[in-house]
This record gives sequence, structure tokens and C-alpha cells, in this order.
Amino acid sequence: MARAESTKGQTRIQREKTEQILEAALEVFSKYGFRGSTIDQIAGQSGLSKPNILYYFDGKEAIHAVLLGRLLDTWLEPLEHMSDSDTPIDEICAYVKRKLEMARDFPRESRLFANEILQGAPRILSELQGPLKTLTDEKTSLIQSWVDAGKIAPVAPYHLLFSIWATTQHYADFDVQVHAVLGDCKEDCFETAQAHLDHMFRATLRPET
Amino acid sequence: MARAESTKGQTRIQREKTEQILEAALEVFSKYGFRGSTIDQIAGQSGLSKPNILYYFDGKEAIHAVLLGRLLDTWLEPLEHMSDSDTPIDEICAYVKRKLEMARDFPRESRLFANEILQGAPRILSELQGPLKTLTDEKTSLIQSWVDAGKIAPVAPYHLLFSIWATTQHYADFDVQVHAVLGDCKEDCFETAQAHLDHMFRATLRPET
DNA sequence: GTCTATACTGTGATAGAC
DNA sequence: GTCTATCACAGTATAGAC
Repeated sequence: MARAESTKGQTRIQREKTEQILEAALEVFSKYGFRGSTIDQIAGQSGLSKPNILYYFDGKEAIHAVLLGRLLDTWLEPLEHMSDSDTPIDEICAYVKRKLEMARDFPRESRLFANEILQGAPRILSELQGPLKTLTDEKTSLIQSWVDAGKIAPVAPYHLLFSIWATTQHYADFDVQVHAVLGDCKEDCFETAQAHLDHMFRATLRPET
Repeated sequence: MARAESTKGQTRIQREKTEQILEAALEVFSKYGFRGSTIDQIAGQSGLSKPNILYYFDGKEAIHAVLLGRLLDTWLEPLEHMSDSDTPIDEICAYVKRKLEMARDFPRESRLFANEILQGAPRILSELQGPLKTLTDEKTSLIQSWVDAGKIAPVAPYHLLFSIWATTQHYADFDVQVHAVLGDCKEDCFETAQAHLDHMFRATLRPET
């Protein structure tokens, strides 16, 4: 029994099926949450049989855990890229843009994350208090240094980040509501959103003269 | 069998127990989502027995439906109050403040709503396309009229509303993440958030001179 | 390595005593 | 009107044939 735990020592077939399962699981978990999802649904979505899935993964939780584990890296990456700059407003707005693009291109990942947080983050609380907190502490210090240098308006760094996360992820997480309200714009929606958020955060950060 | 459908013709005891159940159900549903919640949990939370709950309500869905029905009225009320004014920026910021207070005072309601939307709004899609869309169409027209009159900066009205909803509800819906990142500030968190959002939306809306 | 058949558990809902 | 006991079903997981 291989029970795909380490990535090493797997045949090509095993890797492919593992990916196939994870892809299907992401689709299902992001739509119905952890408890709302069944292995049957993942089986149907992936085209594999239920026992076959349980051959590759050690249960429903294990699949979910792998997805969450991968997610956090991807999720934090754009923030890691934000670094010191002579034009901090551009730097922050580039981060906003990147984050919005992720909401557009990876809405399922965003919803998987949202589902988890919304229900009290039972499976990733330690990740939030560890890597996430470390990174945000670091970046809020950076933002504070820009404030202190008078390069941007005196904003509350943590809450600025919250506003960025909230406004960008909203387009993925509340997608249904957005489209119910807007009727049905397509990509146009993201272009307008991009322009709006750019305006908003530039205005927010512009130092008083 | 009374099966509490209409509010009329109920004894005082019936109303009380009904409320007791709904209160417990809100607690549970907001925490675990619809499918993640069990009647057992609601029973435990309310102090009533499982069959007793099913005596008052026609099943799990029925309880959830009542909660969602009540929610939408409460949820839209602050937006309804936003009306034409000589100082539109104050009017919008008052709305933001009211919305943030709701996130603080009714986080469970916010999460119940978020859970529902996140999973595709299967039970309230028509409400979104009906009452919610009607109201937002009306209010975005109002905002557009302020833009046209040059009273506020040229923002995209729909996306302005999305930003307000996203930033305020974030403090209820992503509460766990907020506290993981901040450590443990208490009410202080909401005061700082209030000041931050006020600054952000004023800056966003201030017309170019 | 993959399937069929099946055991076991948790959950929604009902029947019937009190 | 409320409880105890129980059913029926869905869902996770396993055993064993192939």
C-alpha cells in the first residue's frame, strides 16, 4: 500500500491519479465545504471509483489536508513579493492587482480558504498563527516604515492588509452575489474592479500635502 | 400538529421555544454551514430534545429557511437608509459605520449569509436577484447622481458597494484570521477598523480639486 | 493496482408511550 | 406537548476477489 504520503517513489500513473483526485476534490470542497462534500461526489467528478480514491488517500480528511497545505504557499506568495521600494504606492497597488488576478484565476482556491476560515479554521489555525502571522508582521512593519517616512498616508497597516484581502477575495468568494447584482458582465467585471481598487487604494495611501 | 408556520395563533410557550430553537440554530448554522450542522447540535445548544425540535419545525431545511428569511431584511436595512444628502461623503461613511457595527454586533448573521453565498446561494439566489438587485440598482443610481454632480470622485458605484460590503463583513466572516494575525486586541480592533475604513472611503470619494 | 460487495457509523426523521 | 426508542438512509471506510 503506497498511500501517497511522500511525493517520492511514485510511479507516473500514481502521480497522475493523485492529481486527478486533488483537482476533483478542489472542485467539490470549494463548492460545498468540507462536511458538505462526499467522497461520492469527488469520485463522480474525477471519474474514479470511491474505493480507488481511498486507495490513494487515507480518507477524506487527508485529501482536504493536502489541498489546504498547498493552498497556503500559493496564497502567501504575492504578499512575500511586496518589498521595499521608492514608490511604495505602486508597490502596494501591484500587490492588489496580483491578488485580484488570483481571485479571478483561482476562485476555487479562494473559496476553499474562505470556507475553512468561516468555520473557525479548525484545520489551519496553527498555520494562521504561524507562517501567516509571521509574514504579515513583517510586511506591516514595512508599511509602517513607509508611513513613518511620510511616503504614504498614515494608515493602520494591519487593517490596510485586511481591506486588500477582503476587497479582492470578495470577487471570488461572493461571486454569486456579485453576478446577481451586476446582471452578467464577464471579464468586464474584473477590469472595472481592477480600476476601482487601484483608484481606491491610491487615494487611501496618497500622503496629505 | 401546529408546525409553527404562521406567526399567528401561537401560544406564548410556542413562540418562546421557537425563538429558542432559532437562536440555537443560528449559533450552529453560522459556525458549521448548513450541511455541516446537525439537529443534534441544535438540540444540545438549545437544551431541547431532537424530536421536540422536529415537532416545532418541519425539518432542518425549514429552520434554516426561517433564519435566512429574517436575515435579508436586517441585512438590507442599513442600505435602505442611505438617501440623498448635501454631504454624500458623510452619508456613505455613515453607511460604512453602520455596516461595521452590524459586523461587530451580529457576526453570526454575517457568517450565516457568507456560508450561503459561498456555496452558491442555493436557497436565496432568487432573493439576491430580486430584492437585493432592486435595492442596489436604486442606490447605485443615487451614487452615480452624486458623481455626475461632481459631489464625489468618479467611482464605479457597484464596485464601491462591493468594497464596503467586503471590508466591513470581513471582520465578522474572517474573524478567526483577523485575530490570529492581530494577536488579541478586543474592541480596540473595531475602533481602529472604524477609523481606517472612514479614512479609506473618504479618500476614495473626495473629488479631485 | 483496481474493482465489487459489504460492514459500520452518524444523521434525519417517525412511532408510540407518557 | 414532550420524551424514549427506533427506523431508514447516506456516507466513510474496509475486506477480499480479480
